Amino acid sequence: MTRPDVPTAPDADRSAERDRGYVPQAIEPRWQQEWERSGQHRVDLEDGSREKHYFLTMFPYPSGNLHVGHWYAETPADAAARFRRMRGANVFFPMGFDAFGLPAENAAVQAARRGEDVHPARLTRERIRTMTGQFARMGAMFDWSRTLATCEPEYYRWNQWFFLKAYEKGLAYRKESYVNWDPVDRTVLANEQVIDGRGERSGALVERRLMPQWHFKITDYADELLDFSGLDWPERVRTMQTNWIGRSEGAEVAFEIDAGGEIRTFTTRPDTLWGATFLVLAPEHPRVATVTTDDRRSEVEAYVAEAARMSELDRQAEGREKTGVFTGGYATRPVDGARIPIWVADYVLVTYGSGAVMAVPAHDERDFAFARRFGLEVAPVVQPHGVAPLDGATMTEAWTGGGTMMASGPFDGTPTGTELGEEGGIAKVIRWLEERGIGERKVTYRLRDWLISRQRYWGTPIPMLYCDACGTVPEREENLPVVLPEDVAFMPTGESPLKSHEAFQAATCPSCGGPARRETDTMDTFMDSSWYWFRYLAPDAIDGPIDRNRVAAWTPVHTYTGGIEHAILHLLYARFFTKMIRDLGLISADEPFLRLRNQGMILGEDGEKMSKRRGNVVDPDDLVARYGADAVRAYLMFIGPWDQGGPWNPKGIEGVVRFLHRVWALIEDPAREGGPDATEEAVADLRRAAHTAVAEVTDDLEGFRFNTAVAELMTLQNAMAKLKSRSLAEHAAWDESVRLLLLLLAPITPHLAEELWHRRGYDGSVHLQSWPEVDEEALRTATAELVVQVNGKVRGRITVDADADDATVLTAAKEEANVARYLEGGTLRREIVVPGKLVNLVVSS
RNA sequence: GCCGGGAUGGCGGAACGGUAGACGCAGUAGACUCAAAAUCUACCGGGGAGACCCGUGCGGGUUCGAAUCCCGCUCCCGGCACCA
Repeated sequence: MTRPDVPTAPDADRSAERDRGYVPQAIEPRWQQEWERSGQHRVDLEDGSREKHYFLTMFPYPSGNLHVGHWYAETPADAAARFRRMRGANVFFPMGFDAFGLPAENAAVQAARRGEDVHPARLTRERIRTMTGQFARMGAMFDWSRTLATCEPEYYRWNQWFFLKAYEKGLAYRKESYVNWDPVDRTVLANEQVIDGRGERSGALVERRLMPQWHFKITDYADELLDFSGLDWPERVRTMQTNWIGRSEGAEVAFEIDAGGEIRTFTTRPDTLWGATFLVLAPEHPRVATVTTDDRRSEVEAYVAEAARMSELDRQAEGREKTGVFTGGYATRPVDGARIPIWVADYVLVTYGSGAVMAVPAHDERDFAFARRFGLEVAPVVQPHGVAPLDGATMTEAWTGGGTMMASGPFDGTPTGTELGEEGGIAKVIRWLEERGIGERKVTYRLRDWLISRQRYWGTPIPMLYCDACGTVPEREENLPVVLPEDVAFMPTGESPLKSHEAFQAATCPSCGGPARRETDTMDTFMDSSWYWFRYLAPDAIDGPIDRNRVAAWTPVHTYTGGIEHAILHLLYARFFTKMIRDLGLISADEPFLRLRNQGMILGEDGEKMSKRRGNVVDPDDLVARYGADAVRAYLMFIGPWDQGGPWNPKGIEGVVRFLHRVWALIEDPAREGGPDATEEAVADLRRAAHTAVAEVTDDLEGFRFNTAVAELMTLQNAMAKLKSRSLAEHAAWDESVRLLLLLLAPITPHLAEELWHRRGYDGSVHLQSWPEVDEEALRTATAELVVQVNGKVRGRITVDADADDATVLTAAKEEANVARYLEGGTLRREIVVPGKLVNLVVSS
């Protein structure tokens, strides 16, 4: 067989290599260079001849090194993308870097403390270079001609542009918001950075601080975000987002206050309104001061101050006993005019609903605990079915279920819930409240507006200015980008260098031309990742953030893969952003990603999360040096279901390495003496093995079941090795099987498949071939072995013609010696034949 | 507490309601070797001499037939958590 030269490998090396068998270290870099040279991964986005498939995998933060988790996320995704391409699609599979973020800035701050000079920009760019080099060794089909890094002004200027458009539409706004403030590092911390109420790095007690902050109005889209129709997303992710949005239906009810005015409360149980025996305000509620009487003032103020000192985390600590103080003020229960006391307690959150609740201790666990603690009245107004009448004085827990309304004026005897379409007490009370102007139907969400301000340096500057004459003014579009200055000195305190950067802050008001100050807050980095997939399609576009034609042709993204840890934040923001820019008229799609698949987490050998501290980190570079990229890829796919992740088993990869060596030997080594002749039966067995593998691997890759795809390839290798013989190796069926094996291996072990493909003398890249079709004829067998059960237990096996009819099968089954024993003396009640599988004879004695 | 997901050999895991344990790891025996490694071959859930019996977290049920479907539990993992 002719063996055309494999590119860039001198013949001498080649023959030496051949003697050594499978040497991935020799073949992998060669093919990586060849693919790069031939431009195999550069996609023609304008190609209209094939089905387009945008296959996206979440871009990484440039942490400095690719770890095995990146390989676990990206190489199976690559296999799925390669599979799509072989199935005929024009696949766009880009990669870039989510390059803004805290770690790089923290490194700069820490360096500043040591008196050293590290700049996040320099550090990040360096890390991107390192990681790009490491990425090349994966053998993935990333189209690097369209990469991007979000920290570059060419990218983030469009963050600013989107921000301005959102601001124009009223979707970006500034309001006072409570944040976690670290007094030592002098910055706001994300919730994840607050551990047990203390700043992660400084160890300082985090304070709740009210600060003016920029927000996006994601809550405007709450209802639309609850709609997942048309999306092929894991149930788990949809549920998590649904819970996060937390839609609650109920009523808003106004309570008049003795001190004047009213306080609005939200409740999901307006049917319990007659049982509201007190009101509770959050400590931050604006009316606290005005309802408090003078004799209670010092106590209330002390309580409010104490609450302000505590972090939200501490306030919500599990099992914490309820605290609160009486304000001295009273409100009027609007349904019957009863006067009820007003309390302040930190179990009421200012950020939810209206920051005030009507407490119904008889029917709400939290209110019940509070009432008992402080000796407040418990008044049952819903009587559950089938139990003794509730008594507020002796109840030991709240009754939160349904029942019959009582002590509720006109509603006595009304059932609370809706039974079989009948309107229940909840709906009836709401209508009654609306008729009287006391309250109204209201939907509340747990979701809060997206706080995008960060008092940090390494992010996108928010393009707003503050002018003494004009107030808050947006930067002009033509002045973008507002460039993040790089001539900055990092403070050991951690304070953003922008706050002391005079040249950055001093600006001209775009409105009046007078002096103005620039906003020094930067944007949350989730902003960067909320639209990056549009930018990949035209990363160099300078007249707008996106290329509308390409976006129309290529989005929504057909397949998106990434870690489950982004189930809420990134994926929810991305959906919101897509809807927002749709409403800005830029795109027409409603959703960013049609099909979503999540991979699990790869753990250390000890089953724990990999960390330097534990010393259980597996370095992919070491593995590649030792076993080759293909072995690492195949093992990561083989380890188990992709969405489950699992512990790294250093012995496990050895099994996959052995498999790859066997594949090499199977195809490259001459057949030994002996082995089966190329009989009709052997040929049929071989073709059946190969085409079964085609069917199974196709199905598995379609369904992201990489583990069973690899197992199926191992099965094929085993079958071929058993059948391999001198006479069969001459047969066309052997060639066919080798060809199929290589095509099926191509997405999983791209280098090995390519090398052997060329060694077998096939033209062109294996990766540009069509995915094989199953020959149904080859799957057929002449005979079938059936299991014969008697009363559901296996008692024998029979071999019959594959197309034998039921009567023939049953006769053969009953004649089987062991089966006959069990039939003796009994009465045959039923005969079940599952074609090609089994026979079950039901006998009673 | 609420919402998801899970529990199968010594281990990772397979299994359209139809032969439980594919594939691999580890292990046992053998071949090759002076020996070892590598490689190859066979075995590899438990009990039993055997026919067989038992076996997919636990208890019920549906079915000719259940790891798979239904009901009720236990435990583990993940997310959310005083959201009125």
